[in-house]
Amino acid sequence: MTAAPAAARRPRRHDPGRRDRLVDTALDVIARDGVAAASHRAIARAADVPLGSLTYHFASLTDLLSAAFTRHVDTAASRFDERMRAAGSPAAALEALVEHLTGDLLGSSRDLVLTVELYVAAARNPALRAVTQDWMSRSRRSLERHLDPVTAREIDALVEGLVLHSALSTDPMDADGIRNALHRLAGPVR
Amino acid sequence: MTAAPAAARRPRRHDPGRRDRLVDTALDVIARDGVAAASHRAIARAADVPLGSLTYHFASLTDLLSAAFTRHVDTAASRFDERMRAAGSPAAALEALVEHLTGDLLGSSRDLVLTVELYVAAARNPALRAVTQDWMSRSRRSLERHLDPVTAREIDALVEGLVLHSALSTDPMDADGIRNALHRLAGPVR
DNA sequence: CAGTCATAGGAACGAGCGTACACATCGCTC
DNA sequence: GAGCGATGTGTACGCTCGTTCCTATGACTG
Repeated sequence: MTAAPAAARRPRRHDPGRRDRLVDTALDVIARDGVAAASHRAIARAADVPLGSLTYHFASLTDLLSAAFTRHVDTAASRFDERMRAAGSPAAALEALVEHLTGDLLGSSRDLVLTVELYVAAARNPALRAVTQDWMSRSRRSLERHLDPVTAREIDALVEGLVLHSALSTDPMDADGIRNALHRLAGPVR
Repeated sequence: MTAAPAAARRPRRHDPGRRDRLVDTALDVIARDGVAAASHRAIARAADVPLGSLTYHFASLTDLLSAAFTRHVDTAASRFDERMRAAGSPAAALEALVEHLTGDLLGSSRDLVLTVELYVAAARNPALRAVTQDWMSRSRRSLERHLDPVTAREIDALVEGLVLHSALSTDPMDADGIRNALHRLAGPVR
């Protein structure tokens, strides 16, 4: 009598935590194909859930994207602040920044891509602007653990530019180049 | 006999230079609504031409966007190089950069928006990547008229970050802040 | 164990999309 | 002025999209 109903490829009849999984899957899709390709259907396919499930858990696509980017910013900002908190001096903070830029970002470009996608999406979508500004202010506050506000702001802008160049340029700056630029901008540091 | 045929709202029966006009209109639409909203139909509506005209003049939408961004890069890069060429010293070049960032860009944000849109579109569209790289290399070459290659590269990255912050932040840096950052990064300058 | 309600599932609608194509019209060459 | 090739114009196809809606299911409450 063929015990199992044969087509049990999606055994998710009861699925607590699906909402969470959808947010993560949305980030995967955005990182892989860009925010323009992050449609209800694409995310549903990637998460292996029916289409209707998305509109049940999120009132609109913008809501879903907003939740996804909020999660991305939370993780990235926490990890960044952790790095800055761990540094014992401004010099150590700059070195941590170099590692952050060469390791985390350039190694696995996922975070970098997500951040740039957020920037662009926010430029047109007011609901995402708050998320972007949260990210900018948190990263600046992390830098201010070791740098005066003016320097923190300038370093923040430089880092943003480096990230963008790394994402799009064919020959991104190497670690020495990045270290050199950061130190020149930060000035003498104890 | 109602001399005119009444509905003469689009008297473009013979229209040389329409191709050129379509490229310009495409840039207008991208600047206003973003590259994601730059569809055949949106551009046709903005240019007041029938839909079929677009596929006649451009083999595909990507072709049209590519032509548009190429024109944008050409104009922006020429104007920027003009500014750099006009500067008589590295110090004057930095000051021209401040003006460029506060005047041209922040004043009418059109160029800024177009450039950021290009960055993002290029991240996913290989046909546009060449245009982005052309822009990056030309702006760097303009900077190298007055700065050594290493400094030029760093300044280029900082400017990119400043542009991004200006586009998205609620409180962009003012002229003094920008001038200060540029000089700190460029070091002593004759 | 019956009833209820949050969740799961899938089909459908109307709209916008890129592109293809058939037909109209005009400028130009002989 | 006939013919032809370049250009202009409108319609249609097939697809994907966000969203809506109805039904099915099963965990929990009493």
